[in-house]
Amino acid sequence: MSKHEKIGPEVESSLINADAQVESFRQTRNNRRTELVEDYVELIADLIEDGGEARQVDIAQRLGVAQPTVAKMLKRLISEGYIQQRRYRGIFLTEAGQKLAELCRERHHIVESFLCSIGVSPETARIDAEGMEHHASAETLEAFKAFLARATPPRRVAGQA
Amino acid sequence: MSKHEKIGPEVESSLINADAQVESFRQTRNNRRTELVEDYVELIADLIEDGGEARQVDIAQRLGVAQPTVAKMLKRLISEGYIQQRRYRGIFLTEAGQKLAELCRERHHIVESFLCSIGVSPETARIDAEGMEHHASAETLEAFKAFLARATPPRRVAGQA
DNA sequence: ATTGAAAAATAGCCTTGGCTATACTATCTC
DNA sequence: GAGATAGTATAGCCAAGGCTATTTTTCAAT
Ligand SMILES: [Mn+2]
Ligand SMILES: [Mn+2]
Ligand SMILES: [Mn+2]
Ligand SMILES: [Mn+2]
Repeated sequence: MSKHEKIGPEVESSLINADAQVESFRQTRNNRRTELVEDYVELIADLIEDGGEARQVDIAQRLGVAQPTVAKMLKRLISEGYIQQRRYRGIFLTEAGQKLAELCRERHHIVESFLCSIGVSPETARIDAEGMEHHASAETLEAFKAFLARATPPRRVAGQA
Repeated sequence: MSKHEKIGPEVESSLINADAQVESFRQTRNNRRTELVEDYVELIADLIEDGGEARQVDIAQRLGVAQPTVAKMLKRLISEGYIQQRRYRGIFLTEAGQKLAELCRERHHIVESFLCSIGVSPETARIDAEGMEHHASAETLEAFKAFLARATPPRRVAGQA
């Protein structure tokens, strides 16, 4: 605390441990630095799978941003090794890019399905998942998956034990 | 799609409706623009409640950022009407600030409790909630609350019906 | 009252992620 | 093959959110 230290009887505080809190904020800031990259790579993978190629105009249209914004971001993706680009040609995912895309798609799907499974409407789940996915740790994803497995029990053939 | 339109047999696509997707991305970008404000206001409320005052050094220490970063952010909070500041003195929440803080605290608590309730460890729930909270819509929060009410049933006095 | 230390303010820098306007290239069509 | 046009690149602007280094102010202790 600052110079003006507070002492006195230990009362129930709305403040949690400072080191724990700073860790949360740091982790969250960290996630924020990668969420755009993740969304781009995931979207590029989808576009390629769907149409055989990913073009800047399509990416821009899907994201709702201007084309030069995409062009700039693609340079970041190149410098980070996720895509390759041939001038005036399309975008291709590197090995690392494909791996990241796969992770993101899976994670995105888990989060969105989970939201639906607890009663959130598909439209809202779609929107919320787009933001929440980037802050779901491996442990939380496991919990989501476990819940989904419980909520959607594996169907048995008629006449189960 | 771009000039090179894809036609052909309708195959199961990994792409969702474009308008829906752009709406998700837009909403997510929007949430991102306010999450920092929300974290600051929530933290300031906690500091005031706990120690009677919120000082820049304490905010900086809790967030894990430098003091000038906080000073700059406080100007944004002032310009947006959430706090008042007396030079070289502490920070005070305006009416709007208190209202926002209350909303954020409640939302934060719901998200964190919910994660715990589905089996996520308290430490991970703390971290993930710090980021996820800003992307949880009213509808999702309601679903979380409903789940919590089910999972943690209101305790009855001994001898319930 | 002085003064030293803590806190706040300010200056100046950087990166990221937006935008518009404009120039360039590839490709399709004639 | 020459244009038209769709798509891409580039230049230049802005705001947000980080940082360090330095100055200014307050406050507590002598
Ligand atoms: Mn996604
Ligand atoms: Mn996303
Ligand atoms: Mn919070
Ligand atoms: Mn937060």
